[in-house]
Amino acid sequence: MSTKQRILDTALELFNTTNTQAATTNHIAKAMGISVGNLHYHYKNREEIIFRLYEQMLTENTLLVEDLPKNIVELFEHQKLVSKILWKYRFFYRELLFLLSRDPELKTRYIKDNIAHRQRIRIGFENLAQNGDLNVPYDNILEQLTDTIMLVLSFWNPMLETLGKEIDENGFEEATTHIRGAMRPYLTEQALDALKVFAES
Amino acid sequence: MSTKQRILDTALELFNTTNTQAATTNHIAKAMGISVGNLHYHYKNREEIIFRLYEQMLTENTLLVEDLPKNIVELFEHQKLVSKILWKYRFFYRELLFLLSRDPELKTRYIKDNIAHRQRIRIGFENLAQNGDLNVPYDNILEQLTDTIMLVLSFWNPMLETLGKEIDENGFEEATTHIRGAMRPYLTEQALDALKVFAES
DNA sequence: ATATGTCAAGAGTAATTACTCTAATTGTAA
DNA sequence: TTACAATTAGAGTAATTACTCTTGACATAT
Repeated sequence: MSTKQRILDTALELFNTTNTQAATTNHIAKAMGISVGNLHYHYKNREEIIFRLYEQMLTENTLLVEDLPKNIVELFEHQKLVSKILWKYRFFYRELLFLLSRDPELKTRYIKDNIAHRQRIRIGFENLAQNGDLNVPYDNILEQLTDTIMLVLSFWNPMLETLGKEIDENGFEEATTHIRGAMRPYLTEQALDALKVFAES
Repeated sequence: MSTKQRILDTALELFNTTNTQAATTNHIAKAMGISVGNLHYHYKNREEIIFRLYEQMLTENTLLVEDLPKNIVELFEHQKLVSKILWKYRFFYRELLFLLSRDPELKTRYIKDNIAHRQRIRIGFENLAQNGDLNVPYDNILEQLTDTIMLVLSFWNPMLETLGKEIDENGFEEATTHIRGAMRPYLTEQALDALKVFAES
């Protein structure tokens, strides 16, 4: 593997186990047994490393998001994959607002991406409604459910940590349960049947 | 006002406008026109300042939480007050996980308090169910709603920021709307009537 | 009047951070 | 082989951070 990629990997490892402030460029270099000069040959500073890690995460994520889940089963299958990414880059969500406040460029970029992300989720819910998976007795339900997803995706793991629970790769199942619980009052018979089959498979 | 309290106030102001790492003890002292020595006479280091700010927030908060909301109207009235505190100490929630990772003592303390907090909310929902404000057609609904409240309280403002929205003192109304939306499918006629009166007052 | 504790100023500093710079080594294309 | 670029090592450093230490002012009790 290239030194450039190994730096990202080592940084990710250190960021996840401690935090971005504790893991200085000097530390990262020492941890992987290369010189500081070498590290700075590849990356201007820690900000750039974090930025590249964000872009890397995005690549892994948007690959998955490219085609929206078309029905309720696809939605929950999709969430399993997302949860792996949330775990892999957990440092990022743990420090999200702090990181954005320290790097204006990252902030601009993240907000742009995040707004687009929300839009996609919103459209996904509209599709579900049109497919007959979702009842919409009141106007604002799709907005409501979209906010729930956004909250859970970014902050479910952090919330678990604030309750003293250690998070792991599989810990996102509870989050999926929560999302399903939020959707439950609006699921149609058709959707419930599909989920029953999904759960048994 | 005592110097000791003025330090907290100045630190809070700086933490909110920038972040806790940018606002060093040296900066805080300079910002309020006292010497570094003086600041360190009152507080050992920045961690202690943050810890005291947390305790101060807790005092303001638990005063409110002492008696649980007994019905749906009290619940939403209570949330208005809480939102002021979330705004006043917004730096804390913005950096929550980061701060906990840097100060093990704060982490232990916060988790302990937060678990207790969740417990109170959970009991509050049980009371609502017993009062006849809340239907409980499935077992896990109270857990579901408790998680919703926990997520929204800690992370609603941060989520807004990740969507590029500037938050302010009143921005928590949307959050209240979200919570109400989450509860809506389970509200009884009695609760809906009470809320109608509440909205008109 | 003096002693004692509290509060404050500000100079000084060890440690760390976030790099830069130079020189050496390695790969690679002609 | 010989340029030449890419990569790497590691010494060196300016700036910052997070304090400590000494000295002094002021208030209060004896």
